Amino acid sequence: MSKGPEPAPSPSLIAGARSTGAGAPNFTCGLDATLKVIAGKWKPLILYFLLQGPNRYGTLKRAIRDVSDKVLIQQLKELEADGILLRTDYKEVPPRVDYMLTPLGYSLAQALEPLCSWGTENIAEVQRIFAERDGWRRKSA
Amino acid sequence: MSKGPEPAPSPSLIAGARSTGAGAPNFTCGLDATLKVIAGKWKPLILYFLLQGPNRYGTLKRAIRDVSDKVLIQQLKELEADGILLRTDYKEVPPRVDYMLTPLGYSLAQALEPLCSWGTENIAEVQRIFAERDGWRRKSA
DNA sequence: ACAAGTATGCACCTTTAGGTAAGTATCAAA
DNA sequence: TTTGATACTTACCTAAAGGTGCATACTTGT
Repeated sequence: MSKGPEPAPSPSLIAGARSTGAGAPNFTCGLDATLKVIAGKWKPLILYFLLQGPNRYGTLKRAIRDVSDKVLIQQLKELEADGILLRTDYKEVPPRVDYMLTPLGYSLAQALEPLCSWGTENIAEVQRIFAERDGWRRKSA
Repeated sequence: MSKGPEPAPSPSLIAGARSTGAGAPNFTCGLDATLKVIAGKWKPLILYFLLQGPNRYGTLKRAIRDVSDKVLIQQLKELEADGILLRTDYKEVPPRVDYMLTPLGYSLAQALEPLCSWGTENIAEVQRIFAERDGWRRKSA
């Protein structure tokens, strides 16, 4: 059995395997690495949306519906710190800031396209999947 | 700011990962849909690993290191229920079961390849990212 | 004067995905 | 007969991701 005394740090949307706990992250494969970078409920959506070009905070907020300010800001900051996107503060009077992909971020966002296509092409199946999930996977009131 | 109880049927480009709460999940973007299917700490890894062909439970368990039995089984079951993979129980004496991708699952797994490549190609950056994260983004003991 | 929009910060709280450590049934090898 | 491997199951618990709501500093519209 797995006995790892690990803290277990990611009850998130997506996450990859963990490294031994410290030191050099040893990824099993590239996927593992990528997953950790885009781990966060809205990150993939943010990246994909930014493929359209730079966007102001407010625009993102409205585009990525249901996201809270706290989390959106938080994930944007992480992506920025990770070199995935660039924040530009125009130092203007009513705050004006925008976010755009860095080259690294751009390539990452592009790598998401197949997932997007898959979802689009199989939208029917996916709808079915969630119809069922909401159907019989419901017990707690 | 986000108000909450509002169904808000507005025409945004990207939908939030959460449907309005009930009824047909209305995805605007395929990515949104796909993300929900592969949401789970080990699902992408499972899918990607199964691209190699059918595998027994034990093999997966050993391959996807650090995953616990509970979660591995759980995610396998979900993927199976979602029509992403197929479970075969050989009804043998010492249990023997294996999992393989369905055509749907196969296409999904393939859509993960770019992410895998991205991770591999940018492994250096990613290592740096996590080195930094573990560096100064650490405070709790 | 006052509400509203702008991009955030922060304290507090809930939710839940995921981890741990048990146990099950059966057979083979030591 | 005790151990180990197989593929799970279940009860219980934790950590942290994400949500809520309030606050800020400044300006424009009414």
